[in-house]
Amino acid sequence: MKSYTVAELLSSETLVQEVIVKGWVRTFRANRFIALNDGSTIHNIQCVVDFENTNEDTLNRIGTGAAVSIKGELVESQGKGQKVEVQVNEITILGDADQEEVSKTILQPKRHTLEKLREQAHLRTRTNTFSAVMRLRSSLSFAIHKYFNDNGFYYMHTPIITASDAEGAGETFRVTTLDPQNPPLDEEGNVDYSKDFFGKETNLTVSGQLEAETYAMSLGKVYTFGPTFRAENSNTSRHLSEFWMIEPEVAFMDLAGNMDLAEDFMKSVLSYILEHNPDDLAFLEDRLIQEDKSKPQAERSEMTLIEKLRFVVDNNFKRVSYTEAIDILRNSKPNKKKKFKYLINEWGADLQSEHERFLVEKHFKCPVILFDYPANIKAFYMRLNEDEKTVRAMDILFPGIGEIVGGSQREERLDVLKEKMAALNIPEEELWWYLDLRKYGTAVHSGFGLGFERLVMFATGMSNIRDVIPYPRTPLNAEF
RNA sequence: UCCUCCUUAGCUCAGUUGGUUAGAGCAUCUGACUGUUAAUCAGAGGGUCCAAAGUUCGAGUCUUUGAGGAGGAGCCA
Repeated sequence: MKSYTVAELLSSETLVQEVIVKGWVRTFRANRFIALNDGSTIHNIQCVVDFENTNEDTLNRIGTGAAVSIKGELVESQGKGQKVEVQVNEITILGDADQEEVSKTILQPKRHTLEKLREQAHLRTRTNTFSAVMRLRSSLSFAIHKYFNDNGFYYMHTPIITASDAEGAGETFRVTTLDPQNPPLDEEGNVDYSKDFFGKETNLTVSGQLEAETYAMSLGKVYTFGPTFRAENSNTSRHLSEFWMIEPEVAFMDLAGNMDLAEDFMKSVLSYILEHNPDDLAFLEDRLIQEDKSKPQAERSEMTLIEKLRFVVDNNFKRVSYTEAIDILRNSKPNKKKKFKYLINEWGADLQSEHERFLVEKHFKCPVILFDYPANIKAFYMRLNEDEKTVRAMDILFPGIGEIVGGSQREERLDVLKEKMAALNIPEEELWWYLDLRKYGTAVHSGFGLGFERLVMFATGMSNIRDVIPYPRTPLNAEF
């Protein structure tokens, strides 16, 4: 007899066949109806137990959370909530779940807050919300690899342990095997990292970009998709200490090409889940609609989850230069009425969250690509424009999320790059290999970084980034 | 790191001006019922009121400090 997943059974065309299905009991109602889930779909299959002919010990062991194996027949359901159900002939308890113990966990059949579920992250994928989110996360991962593979990119693994923090993307986590109680010291009394495992100071990567550039300059089109680490003490719903980043890098591509790539990429992966994960999206959409009902009218969203995804897929992202954006903001109502915490007065100011939000959510009401930022508020490796004031940088801003993509055309001219590094006191010795790219066959090239979890947030409508990664790492939190 | 708010039963919360034995719903257990859909009905058990110190005749309630959580800011993806 064949084993089937719940997803297979629910989409089965053939009725009245002998089946085996294994899963976890969600609820057991009226001593007769098991709602069984195995993670293959958001939906449960109803298994009907013939309780008159089942021994009482077994019946007592069918409780929320228990793992069971069921042999039976797939039949048309007599009830109204489902088309098919399994008429149970034989049930085996694979793993018991003591109901008194279950009642102390989030497995108890009732609603929980997301905060409570987070405390039991090892069990939260037994819930509808988290199983849906994590299936979508998996699906998006696949869609990303598929997109790049279909478009001639090579997948490249950049190192997780790196030696320099030259990019200055953030605080790093140190990697060392030195004894923290008694580290070797040099003559000046500082920790002597030449005695450390790698013979130098090392840390977890904050970005694979610089290494990806080296591969773009030989393989042409490459991307990385891996974990990234930032030791910033950020306590927000949009930051993690450990997160996954997608970083494509392409030779002979300028900033305009970079924007085209990023936009096409975003639309492609979101289309993929619209096509392949309709059930999970429908569930999450409904969840958000319910949540919205408890909010005041002004805070309710104008579009449903699926409408939002469709909107991004079907509409062009608005491309606006930094200079144009500043003009819009300077003449905006909140700026004139001094509603912004940081008022926009002159060109050169860094845009704050409130400004990005205004542009995306109030002014344009669609995803926005901002480009050509002032050089002094952006990283050293970005290509200086002919005006010598701006660099070929671009950020994609999404409603509700803020910055989701950050990218640029890279500075390919050796002399300009060296000047930039000198001005920022970045020692050339640390990045000799990066400078080599500009010595031997340099060329225009570009790339961007996309925070995977922010993409998953947008795709699922989850509002806290801790709820779209299996085991979130944030300051003071590494329980699992 | 800064600002604001929160912490009472397994969970979500109520708890009056500081006053006797701290309550409800859900969950759990026991029983009833049996084509249910967050099943229903009856009953029962379940509390270090986050921690410490203080004010007071008396603190879940007021004060201080600390811990944890959430939201926002900054940093960014």
